[in-house]
Amino acid sequence: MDQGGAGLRERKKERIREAIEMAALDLFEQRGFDGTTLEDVAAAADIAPRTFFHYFPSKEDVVLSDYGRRLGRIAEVLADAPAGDPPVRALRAAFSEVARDYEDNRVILLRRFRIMMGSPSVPRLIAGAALAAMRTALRLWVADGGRTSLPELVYRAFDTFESGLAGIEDRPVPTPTGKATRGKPRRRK
Amino acid sequence: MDQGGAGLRERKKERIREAIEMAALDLFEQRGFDGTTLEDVAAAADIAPRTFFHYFPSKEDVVLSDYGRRLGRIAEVLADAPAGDPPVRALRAAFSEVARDYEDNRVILLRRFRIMMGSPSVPRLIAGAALAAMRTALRLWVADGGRTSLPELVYRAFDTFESGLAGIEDRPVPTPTGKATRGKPRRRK
DNA sequence: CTGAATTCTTGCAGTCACTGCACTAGAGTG
DNA sequence: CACTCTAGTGCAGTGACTGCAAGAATTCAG
Repeated sequence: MDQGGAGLRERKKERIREAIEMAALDLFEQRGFDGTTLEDVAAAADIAPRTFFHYFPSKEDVVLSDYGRRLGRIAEVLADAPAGDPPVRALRAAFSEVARDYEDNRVILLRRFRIMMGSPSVPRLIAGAALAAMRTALRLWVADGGRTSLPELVYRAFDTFESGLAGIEDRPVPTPTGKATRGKPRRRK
Repeated sequence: MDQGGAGLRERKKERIREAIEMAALDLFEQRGFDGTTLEDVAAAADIAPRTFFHYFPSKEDVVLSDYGRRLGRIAEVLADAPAGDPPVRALRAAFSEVARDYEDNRVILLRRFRIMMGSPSVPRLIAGAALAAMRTALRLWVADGGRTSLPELVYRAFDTFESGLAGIEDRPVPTPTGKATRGKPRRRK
């Protein structure tokens, strides 16, 4: 009986995973991402703090895991893309594909989206996007040995950016402060 | 005498700041960003660990501070932009402006660039850029109450992205793994 | 059904980024 | 030479995250 979930073990695991996700999302909404500690989440999910890391590699991943999983999906789709296709086109196809799944999970995704927008991480991503254009130009500049005019390259990068996003992105641009997001990022070896 | 640098105090401060920056960049190149602790940097710069945070808000900022400062510059330029200008155009102008300064600091910037490319933070930014397109579409979707087809919106976002970046970005797209960067990010209230 | 192999969960101790607080030494000022 | 202000520092603490090893539950052999 129960051919859907394999063994007791796996079902249990799935249940815990969901418990963590739910607890975390609830708390993040109530107290904010940074105002919630791992201990809070663990307590709410009724697990030991240490156990959390058997399910998610980091606190952030509870919110982003979906993206992670979907990006995994994207990797597959990308693999199927015609070899000649320009990478951005392949990416677009992949994301579009995944987007369909989004519509099936409207509620939880909107929720996640709201958390992301309320978290300082988002400004970070926005800044990241802007810097990406900058870095693209920089990369060209480096590859070029610094011969071509950087301002020219940057101008071109943003030019394309502008023509591209104009129709989609039209709300006021948040003033870049240079602070971006990070509160206390930690990294290791 | 010495009308360039104000008082002894300010000159000292500037010297320390540079010492930190140099020490950090050296160590990051040698041992990698994550393989270098704040203590290492402080020791190399001959300051107390605590003092580091009087100069940079975070470890990351030693590498990114330049962007930070330049973004500050950008804010100014943005303020001067004609009111009617679309935001992206204003941004472009600002970045182009700042880019000129880049060419004057070629060496240190190329160095910084190399560190960034070798650090896991970069994949993160790249992922951020891709997600930015996705989120732009998502925002529209949310604003729209989920009525318009998400795949359609995503498709359009990437379409513009493609047309925009095609001429600039043409190296193979790194396979998204979903892991992105974060080692041990820390945030607080 | 029972004992072994496997897999979790958890606690413990430790690392490291980062913060608030309080103290001290030295620079700027009159 | 006081007097103020501030930057450098030490200390204690928070919180994310890790490796390790013990203990509990699950699956698997026999």
